[in-house]
Amino acid sequence: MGHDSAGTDGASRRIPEATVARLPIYYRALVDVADRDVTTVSSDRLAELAGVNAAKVRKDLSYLGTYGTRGVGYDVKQLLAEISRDLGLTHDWAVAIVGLGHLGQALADYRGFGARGFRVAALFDADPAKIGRQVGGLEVSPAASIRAVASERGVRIGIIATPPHVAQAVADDLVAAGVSSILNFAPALLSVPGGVSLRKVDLAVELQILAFYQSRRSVPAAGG
Amino acid sequence: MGHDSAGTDGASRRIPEATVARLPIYYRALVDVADRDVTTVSSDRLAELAGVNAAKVRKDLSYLGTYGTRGVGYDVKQLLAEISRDLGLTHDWAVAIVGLGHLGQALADYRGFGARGFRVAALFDADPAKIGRQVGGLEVSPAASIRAVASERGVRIGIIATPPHVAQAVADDLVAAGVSSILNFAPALLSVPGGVSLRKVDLAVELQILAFYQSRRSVPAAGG
DNA sequence: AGGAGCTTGTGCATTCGATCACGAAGTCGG
DNA sequence: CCGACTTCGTGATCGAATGCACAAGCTCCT
Ligand SMILES: NC(=O)c1ccc[n+]([C@@H]2O[C@H](COP(=O)([O-])OP(=O)(O)OC[C@H]3O[C@@H](n4cnc5c(N)ncnc54)[C@H](O)[C@@H]3O)[C@@H](O)[C@H]2O)c1
Ligand SMILES: NC(=O)c1ccc[n+]([C@@H]2O[C@H](COP(=O)([O-])OP(=O)(O)OC[C@H]3O[C@@H](n4cnc5c(N)ncnc54)[C@H](O)[C@@H]3O)[C@@H](O)[C@H]2O)c1
Repeated sequence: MGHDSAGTDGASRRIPEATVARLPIYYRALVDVADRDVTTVSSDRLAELAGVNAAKVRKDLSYLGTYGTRGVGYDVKQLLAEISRDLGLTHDWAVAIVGLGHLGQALADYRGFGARGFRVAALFDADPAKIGRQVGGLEVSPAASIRAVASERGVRIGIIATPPHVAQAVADDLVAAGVSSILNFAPALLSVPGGVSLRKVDLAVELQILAFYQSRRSVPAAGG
Repeated sequence: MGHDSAGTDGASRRIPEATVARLPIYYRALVDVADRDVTTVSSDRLAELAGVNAAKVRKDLSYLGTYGTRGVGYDVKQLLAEISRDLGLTHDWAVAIVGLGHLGQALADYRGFGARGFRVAALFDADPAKIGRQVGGLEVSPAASIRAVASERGVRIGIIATPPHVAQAVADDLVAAGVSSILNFAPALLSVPGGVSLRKVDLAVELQILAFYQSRRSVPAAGG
């Protein structure tokens, strides 16, 4: 869902999309248990921590290659290293944030990304009042310089937090700068060339989904 | 994904979860075309605007009841009304935001919710420095008062934007206040009683998923 | 050494969602 | 009124994902 253009030609093993989406959850759970000096976890325990089924955990991990020991469980450190490697968290990911409004500033100030190898490397805005200001310790560059600055700084992931009507133009600039992964917060449909991954986060949609189910619950059987 | 405890007993027609998740997208697309004084849309056109398959659009809309005219398409106004009704956007949804940090403030300041019937009705934070301050035109109440204030103001949707370690306690308070829909931004696994809908937005997970696919692309076949 | 007790890895059935393909039903021009 | 054309509604098919159930494999105790 939301993601297209996955690894077309199977790199080594093909990992199902649903599994990929759970790897970060396992990763976080493993970091937690590693902090408590636990050396092994069972699929049962990990499933509980991640809020999923134990069989699913085992099947998911089996896609990464086999690292569990029957009768014992998984070695936490080893599994952590394996997931890290597969998620590419051993790399350094330069991230650019475009649109330093309410949301963009919150993202720029967020201190939770660095821990996972993500580093905010560039900030862009079109508003002259914002350009040149410091946000989260980094200077805001003009939106017109996206192509030059983003490619120069080796940005690989772009985050779009602009109003929706300029989102496509921003995406085009990011792609032109060599960015091939985009996370879009603007409620707009973006089209990107093949080979570029695109994911969307839409808060209004989330609320509306909640509203749907709650409506159903409140009015269980109209005219029943 | 992420959603559980849907309408257990089929209210009238059972609408698949995947369809529910697309209704807000159709809704937004329809609002756009309605602005341009277009009176009907075909499933093809709507599919294009929503970025999905045309057959999927038709099947999705068929779950709401039949409102299209063969040979013509769908009446925009009528369809808009129908989706509005199904998503419960005709109601007034009182929303509470808990945790007025970077993210919570961005949400509180956001002017895009009101348009869809969502109204921020209460703000909560545990930090004495924040309590009593105005954010987005509303005063921040103490976190200790969640149960009293949220239920008094008829809050139906709770947004959690606190640090992860207090998220469960906040969720419990919200549920105790009668909130039965929760949107969680904290990277923590929450458990809620049956009958409460829970959705999660996890930005770090989104980035990690992007990183995964990009890693695969950059290193297509190590040792090739 | 041998067996009891766990826990993994995976084949299989089932459920869910996406897409195709086509009959049904409407419009419109003559 | 009729036939060509458009577009909907949906049965059928296909593929992905989930979860069960159990054999295989490891550890540890006796
Ligand atoms: N703030 C929220 O809580 C929230 C919630 C849901 C969705 N969103 C969406 O996220 C996006 C950002 O929201 P926001 O509240 O931060 O909006 P905002 O208006 O506060 O910020 C938008 C920023 O983008 C900048 N900008 C405009 N055009 C630009 C361009 N061409 N290039 C670069 N920057 C440009 C503006 O100068 C501004 O700083 C919007 O699309 C909004 O719909 C926000
Ligand atoms: N800011 C981001 O861009 C971002 C990105 C990804 C995830 N998140 C997650 O969203 C959540 C909020 O992020 P943030 O950057 O706004 O954090 P923040 O630290 O800026 O804000 C957290 C707020 O919660 C308040 N709080 C603490 N305990 C509370 C309690 N018991 N009841 C009510 N309020 C309480 C704090 O006083 C603070 O105001 C965090 O869980 C974070 O991991 C944020």
